[in-house]
Amino acid sequence: LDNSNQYKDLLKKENLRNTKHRNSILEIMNKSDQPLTAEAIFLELKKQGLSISFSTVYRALETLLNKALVVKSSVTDDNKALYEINCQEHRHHLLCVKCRKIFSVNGCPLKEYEKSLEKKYGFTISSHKLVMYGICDHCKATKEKE
Amino acid sequence: LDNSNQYKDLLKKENLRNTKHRNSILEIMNKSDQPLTAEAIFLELKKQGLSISFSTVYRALETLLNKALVVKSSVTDDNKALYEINCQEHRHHLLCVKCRKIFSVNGCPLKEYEKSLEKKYGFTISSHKLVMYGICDHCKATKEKE
DNA sequence: ATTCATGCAAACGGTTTGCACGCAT
DNA sequence: ATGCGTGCAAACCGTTTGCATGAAT
Repeated sequence: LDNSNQYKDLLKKENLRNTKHRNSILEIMNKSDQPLTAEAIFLELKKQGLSISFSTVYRALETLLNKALVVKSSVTDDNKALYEINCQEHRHHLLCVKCRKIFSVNGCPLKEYEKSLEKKYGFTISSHKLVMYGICDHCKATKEKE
Repeated sequence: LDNSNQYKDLLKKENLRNTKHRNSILEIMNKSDQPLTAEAIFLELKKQGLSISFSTVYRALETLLNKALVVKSSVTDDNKALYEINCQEHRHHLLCVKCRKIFSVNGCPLKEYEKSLEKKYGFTISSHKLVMYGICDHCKATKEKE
């Protein structure tokens, strides 16, 4: 099974060359249910048997970033950047402080609040980032067993 | 005018030694209307004529962090940590993408939304971080002149 | 006197970059 | 054939740490 051309058209549309690396990176991010570090992507590529270097991962991510195909976010408090497919749809995140998993949440009830802040501060708000910190379902369950 | 003892009691209460550096760092953060990088604090200390090293700034900040006197946040997308006085009160932030200034906003209308997410995802939410990105009043004004 | 804070320089870790080579177009 | 993508190693930069010195208690 060769799915190395899955993102050919997408890349072409952005005037980017269609390489196996870029295809695989996009595929990994697309399949992931959470934002990934460059390292996680690198390790997954290795796991899939690809020979790739860290710098290529970073360069591919930056290229995709510039074309707005992926989004970079710094959700966590360590200094590792996180990347996820730019799904256009606006998302919030739930971060479990115990297992460090990040869950994406669609939908956003903050439009009214944004408007009120714009009025109050003279700001023109173009976007926002909301992260909720807490304990996930699974960690709550395991905690009880300790 | 010597205000190097302004935070003496606060430090004592936390079993921390009362040093000029710590006092000055707390004063700088307290006077600032926005979260500061370690570098900004370092430069301000220099400006005030204090002889101090970067590592002392970082160590002081970590000490104050452990006592919950300051809060560390990673609002921006570069990899510089930001620090601000822990005013207890929950805050959101407005980040001007043009001048990179960060404005703190008190008040929070997200309690209901939190509850709905908790119910929907089985999460127990303990806190959250909300950053709004946009153009501030001042930059809008200067933009028109360009 | 004891314990903790400080300065310096070196280490650390995530990310970026220079350069020569290789592949997509 | 051309220009962009890649691998490697070294550089980079914010932050942390080891160690000897200095200051607060």
